[in-house]
Amino acid sequence: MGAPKQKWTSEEEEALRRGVLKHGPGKWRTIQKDPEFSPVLSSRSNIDLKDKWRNLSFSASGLGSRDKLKVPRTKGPSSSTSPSSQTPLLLPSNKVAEALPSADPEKNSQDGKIPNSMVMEALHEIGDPNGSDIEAICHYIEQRHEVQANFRRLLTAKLRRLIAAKKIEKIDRAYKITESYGAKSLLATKSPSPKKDSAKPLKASQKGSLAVKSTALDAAAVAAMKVADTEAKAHLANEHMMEAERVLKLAEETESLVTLATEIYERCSRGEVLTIMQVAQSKFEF
Amino acid sequence: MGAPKQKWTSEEEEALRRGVLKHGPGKWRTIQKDPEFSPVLSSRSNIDLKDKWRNLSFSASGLGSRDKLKVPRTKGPSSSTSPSSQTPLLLPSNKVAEALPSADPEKNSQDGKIPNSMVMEALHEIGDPNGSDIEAICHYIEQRHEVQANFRRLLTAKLRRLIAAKKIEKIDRAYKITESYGAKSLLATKSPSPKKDSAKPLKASQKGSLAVKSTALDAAAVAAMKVADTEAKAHLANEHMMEAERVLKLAEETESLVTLATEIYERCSRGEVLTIMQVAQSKFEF
DNA sequence: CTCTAGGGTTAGGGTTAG
DNA sequence: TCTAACCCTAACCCTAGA
Repeated sequence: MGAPKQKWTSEEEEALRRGVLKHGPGKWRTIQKDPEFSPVLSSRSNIDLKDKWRNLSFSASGLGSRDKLKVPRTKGPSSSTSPSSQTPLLLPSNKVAEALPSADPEKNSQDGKIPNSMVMEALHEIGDPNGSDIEAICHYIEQRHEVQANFRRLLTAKLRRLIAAKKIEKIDRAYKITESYGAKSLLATKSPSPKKDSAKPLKASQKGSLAVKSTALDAAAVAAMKVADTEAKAHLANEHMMEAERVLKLAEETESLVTLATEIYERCSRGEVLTIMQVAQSKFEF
Repeated sequence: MGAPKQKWTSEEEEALRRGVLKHGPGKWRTIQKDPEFSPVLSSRSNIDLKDKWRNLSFSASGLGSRDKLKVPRTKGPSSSTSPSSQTPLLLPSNKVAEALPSADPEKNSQDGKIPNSMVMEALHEIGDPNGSDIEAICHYIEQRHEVQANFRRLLTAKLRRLIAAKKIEKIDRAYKITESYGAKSLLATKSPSPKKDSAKPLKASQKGSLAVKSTALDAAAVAAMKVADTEAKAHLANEHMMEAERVLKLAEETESLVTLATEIYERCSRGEVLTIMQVAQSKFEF
């Protein structure tokens, strides 16, 4: 196994997005050879590009990955499952921006942390089908748990992480448990969720240079590109949009690191030999 | 969940072992469909096979179960430290401790530079007509040169640069000197000399090289068995190699983190308002 | 032979039942 | 708490068809 698996860096993703923006989707070899991107994508084959774009598209559009027929556990009497159609919606509209990745897996129960379960329970108990806003969640938890001074901020962070973990989703200002995570008893609800189908406001006034075929899929792709384009421009135009988010995340991470650093410093000053893992383990709970 | 959880029977384990012996590790679907094992493994998916093999080989070699610890993420908003970045892993701390001696900034004086010639020489000397993967290159160079902690990272970068410079090319996972750059092609074109003399077993994971299909002759079967056997044995050894790699990476990341954390601590103690990016940028170069 | 589309498979981290 | 068993999905492979 020479290659442990090359994960895509955000730099490469960015290059790919811009490549698609420039040449259109499906021109993988072209993108890969474009001197504008080749330095970054040199270690990726055209097929890699295609595969990555597929991943991006799916994770960007719906929540789930590209659907896959799941082998039913206990396949004894294997009833002929008909896979049939695979909805090929491709919408790569991903934020070109990408602030901090973070998204700790979970298992945070340190003093300053809010356990996932607390939030999930709150959402579940409030039980609003449209989701609950942060005020409601905050209020609910404060009613039955002791909270600390900066609880609200922590809650914000926690909510963000839960969203990243796909356990909850945010619609407008309302947070709600995702179907996939909340109703895991019934996976019969397998509707492909054709929610975002809006390709209408866009006219075919695309960059004429792109050899756009006239299939619906390509139209969708072009629309997607439009969106991506807009987003890219919006992002480049003013990064202030993301500023608040970023500051919050940075603060959060910095705080953690400072805690860690302080601990390290104190212990080291006592002459202890230690590793970061030791500190981390005692300080947080992984 | 209606799945009670199917524990593996020793019969199934045995079938899995023999399957790996026959087809090699990584051929889960093949093993699962092999009529020799399918009766026993019929209720197991290829993924189950893979997971079980993982459990088996780990509990066999290492002590505990497979790793599960995580290092706190410290990625910045717009760039990651390296392509190989997040490396979740843990390790017996004693190893880490000794691998983490000092963090001497000035020790890195003669860093950063891997001469092209070093890489080209390695590729040439290894002389694999199919190219060499990064592991092989890394190993070759490490054998005869002193390298630094983050050598592997530097090597990756260097390889990319060489690719961009058209001096080498990457095919699959293999790097090779481009023909135009003076590699007398040992191509041999795959023509007249078949794999009869399997002196050096290629990676079974590549290009159906072990294509012992239903037409398998006895000789072929025997040869395949031998190859598979070697591979199965190599598997454990491989685990150890990976282990070593992990230690290196961990040490590398830990070192970075410590540096970063210390820096943050120091600055914060001086009352500076700062973000991770500021520190990181001043400390490393992105 | 080269390239792309798209289904299939694996690797590896995460999660959970017992 | 610990771990075997299970899940999820990015990354990678294979093949048909142009």
